Amino acid sequence: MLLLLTYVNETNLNKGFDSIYFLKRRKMARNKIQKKTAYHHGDLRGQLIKAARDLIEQHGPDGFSMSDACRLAGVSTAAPYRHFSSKQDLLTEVAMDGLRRLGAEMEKQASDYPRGTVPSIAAIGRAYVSFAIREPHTFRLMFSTEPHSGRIDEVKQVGMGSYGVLLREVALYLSEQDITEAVLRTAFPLWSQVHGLSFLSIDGKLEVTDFPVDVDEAILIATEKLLPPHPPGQKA
Amino acid sequence: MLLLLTYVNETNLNKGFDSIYFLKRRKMARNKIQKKTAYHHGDLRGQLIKAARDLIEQHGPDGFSMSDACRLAGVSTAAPYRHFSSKQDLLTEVAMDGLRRLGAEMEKQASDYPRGTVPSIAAIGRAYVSFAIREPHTFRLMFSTEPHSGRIDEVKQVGMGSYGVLLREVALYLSEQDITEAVLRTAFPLWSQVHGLSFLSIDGKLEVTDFPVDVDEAILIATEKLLPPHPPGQKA
DNA sequence: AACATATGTTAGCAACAGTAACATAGTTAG
DNA sequence: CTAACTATGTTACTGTTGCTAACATATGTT
Repeated sequence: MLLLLTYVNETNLNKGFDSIYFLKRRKMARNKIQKKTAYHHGDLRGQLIKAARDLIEQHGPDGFSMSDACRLAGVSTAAPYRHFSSKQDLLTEVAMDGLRRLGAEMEKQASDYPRGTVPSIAAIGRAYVSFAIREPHTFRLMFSTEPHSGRIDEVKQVGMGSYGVLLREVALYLSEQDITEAVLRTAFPLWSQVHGLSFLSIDGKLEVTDFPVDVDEAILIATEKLLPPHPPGQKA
Repeated sequence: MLLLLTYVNETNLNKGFDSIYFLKRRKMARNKIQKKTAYHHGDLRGQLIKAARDLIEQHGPDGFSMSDACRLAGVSTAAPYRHFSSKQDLLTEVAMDGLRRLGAEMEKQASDYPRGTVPSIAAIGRAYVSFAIREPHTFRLMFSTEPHSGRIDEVKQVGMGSYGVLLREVALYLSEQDITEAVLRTAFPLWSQVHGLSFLSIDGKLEVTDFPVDVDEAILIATEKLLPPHPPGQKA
């Protein structure tokens, strides 16, 4: 008890970090009531990822600084390194989180339509591009390789999980039982199309001419053209 | 003359920058012979762009530092700011240079085939993806908006110049005299396709499954599917 | 030769990523 | 209940970076 008081006083004298310490005291009190949800800070790891997500969407991955995230979370600049080995490591976490959310949204949007049809596949495309437009910086981060060096396999696996949503839908369209080569050959151009459309959208290339591109229409038309004509006598 | 010697000596004593000064002396001599191509350094501006290009391709736009470029060019870290208002400004220059080279290559590749045909349009796509694979970091830089804030219009214009290569080719295919709305509606999905393919390529997504994608084949097939069937009785 | 301009230099700033040494809170073993 | 152990914070620091200010030098012009 004596030690605690000494420490706090010393710190308050040294620098003007009172606010942080008051914050901390409040959180500690709350944690006691909430029956210890976490250690000192209360899920600093989670809050840092959240802070990073917010900051990245505001200023881009380049404009994002570890220091800013620390300020937002109310901790010292050294604290994050107990949870993430580096800034890149934190960014990788944000990227994988984004990939999972993207997969979930594609699945959800597809489920509004009869499975394995042009509309359900187009819905996946719209979910994809929507995500990119809603969170352009996170989207860019999700698909760039450089920042995730060392954990590429991990990211790739999460990404494949989301790609699987499209693959399954295409397999249904083709009436294939498995993810066969035919499914892959059909799905990839679709991915490529919406991926390109996403990047062109977030980089402001839809309005380079006098005829701005209607994203949803573009997705639907391209989907119809890129999918093989439906095998006769199958599906509705 | 006395002043020059004094300056050089002083500098050599102060820091170990002898090599730089020898370099400089050599260049000054050469410039004299070449009849003053430039001021002190000899086209520092051009060399910085070149250095930036090299460094960006080696370590990515993020890994690129102004200091590195200075070391490569053999000048102090303050020198670049006589030619570029900021690091971003230099990057913008590299991006526009890349856009121009891309346009030139697309034009060149297309010219190997009968104009306004599937092969010539596919050739443009191959040139596009080839560029991305050859200079992935520059390619990313060319199409990202953030770094070029303040000069977006300039970049957009250069980009449109290159896009025009595709537009003209599609116009020929459609037998349109101008860049009509039909041309734009046909060309955009093609752009989108190769743009997406480019990003997926440089981000290592061609090998996510057991059936790696053949880029050239993918371009050709998608081009055929996305182009409208050729109007009967026209072209060869 | 004198001046103006363009282009370089040194020195220094603030922001940042990351580390080392230390302090404190929670967990577990005795 | 305490002692050790571990997890999670802190301060203080280092080296790098982008950029600026003040100054020096080279070139071109009158």
